[in-house]
Amino acid sequence: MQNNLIIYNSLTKKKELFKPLNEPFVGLYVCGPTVYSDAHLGHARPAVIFDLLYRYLTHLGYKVRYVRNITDVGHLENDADEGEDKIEKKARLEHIEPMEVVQKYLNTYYRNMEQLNTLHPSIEPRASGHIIEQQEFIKTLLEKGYAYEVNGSVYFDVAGYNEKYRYGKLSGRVLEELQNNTRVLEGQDEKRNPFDFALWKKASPEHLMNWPSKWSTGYPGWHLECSAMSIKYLGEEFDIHGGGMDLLFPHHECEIAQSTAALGKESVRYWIHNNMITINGQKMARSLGNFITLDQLFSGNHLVLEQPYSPMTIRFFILQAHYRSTVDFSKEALQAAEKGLQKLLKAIENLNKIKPCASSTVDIDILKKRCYEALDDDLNSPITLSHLFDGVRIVNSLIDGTAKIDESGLKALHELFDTFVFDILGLKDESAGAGDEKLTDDLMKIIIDLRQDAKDKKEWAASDKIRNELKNAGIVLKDMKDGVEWEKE
RNA sequence: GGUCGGUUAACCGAGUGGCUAGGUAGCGGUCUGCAAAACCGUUUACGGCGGUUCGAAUCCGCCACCGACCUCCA
Repeated sequence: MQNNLIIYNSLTKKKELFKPLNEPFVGLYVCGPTVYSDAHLGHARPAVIFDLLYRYLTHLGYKVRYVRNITDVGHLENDADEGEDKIEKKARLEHIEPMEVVQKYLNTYYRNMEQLNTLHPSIEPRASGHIIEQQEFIKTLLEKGYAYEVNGSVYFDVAGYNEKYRYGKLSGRVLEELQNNTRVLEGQDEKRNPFDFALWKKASPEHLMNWPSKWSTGYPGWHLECSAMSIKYLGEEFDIHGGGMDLLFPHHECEIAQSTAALGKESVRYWIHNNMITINGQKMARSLGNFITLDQLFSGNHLVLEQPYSPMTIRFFILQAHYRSTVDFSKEALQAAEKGLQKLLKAIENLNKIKPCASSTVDIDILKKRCYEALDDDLNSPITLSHLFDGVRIVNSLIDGTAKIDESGLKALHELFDTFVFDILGLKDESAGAGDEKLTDDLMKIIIDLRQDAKDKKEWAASDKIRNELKNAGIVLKDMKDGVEWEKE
């Protein structure tokens, strides 16, 4: 199998040709959400970007196993001993079981991701279902001397690890500098060094989420689940690990340390990180309180929004920026995305009206080639879209009659949009399947006929009244050369 | 303070040492009974100051501003 896919590897800080370890198989692991509140716009970005990667790799013929974890064991709010588990905190606020919180927000997350037309990963493992694997992992680290136990908690010995391997290779950090810059936090007296991180934490009596272990009744450290689950499902070495850029340090750095210490070798070959969505120039995050949930976007129910934005508008908005750039949220940008998406989908719908000619004045193959080149160049979705908009212009010119296309070209044009817009970029026409379409079509035909009668008699007031009233009802009439079209606003 | 990244036209957002990114909005034209749509054309682009070069928005240096990470985070 051959491909020309080049991806930017955060580990080497270079664009590299993607070569899977065991063709045609590809192992892809992506950090999923901690489910303790509604999914927001920031969660949509990695979901859409890695969905694009999953779809593209699959399109290229690879057999991809896509694993995305769900963090549902809860972790300390801060690194202090008295820090409260964030899932538990929410549970107490809402007077429900911690796992009830998890279930509630997991359901919302899955629903939102389906609305965004992201495909479910092959495996969606939950940290709570892999406590044993995580404990086994800790045992290995203890046996190999990279971890130490204090009062029922187990910590990773970063300094010890750094003697043999290099801690900080992913985030470009140097341990000595880290020593000086790490914040002094409360309750760190158990650790040998402030930069050591927890593998297992002894639970305080009021900490509800806990599991038995040989060290204490407690819960696993945050970084551990990804190491344990990625290795379980994708093997000791696998191809791609993805996630948000904010996870680069410390999360992914710690993961590398754990896995490398346990296995004696590197586990991940390509690290891919998506950049953040910002709002007013600042990162959108739950902890900053400046987030807009996906349900709020889809419903328009938020102070800064003046209208709802459909899931596909959000998807298009995300795809219009390259994944390694920040993308700034604004209602103007979303409105532009909405219009652009409509234009694209409208052109695809209009493909069916085009009649082939004997000759062709347009070249579809070059567009197809450019779309592949764009995706191959570090998944450049905005460039792919720009070429598809060239295709839109071609479609509209064909309908206008200012261009001609032959039968094979028309077939290629259909395939171009089907492949790139629907299969790879994962967009879909949301207007389809609204129900009662037959009835609506029949009614519209009657109304349009009545208006045509008025027009034939040059009763412009009557025909305009029909058009205006329909407009008020949210239906736009367009008098085309070969008849009248209507669509919902 | 340390590490890393960004600054592109009205807005969003790509990109390259010399050749129109694209979307949205605006303006002019074509079409139309009018409108809408579409098509064609169009609007002080590349933070500032130097340098390298035949040529830089693109490479180098300095400065300014913004952001991310250094704590849970997509």
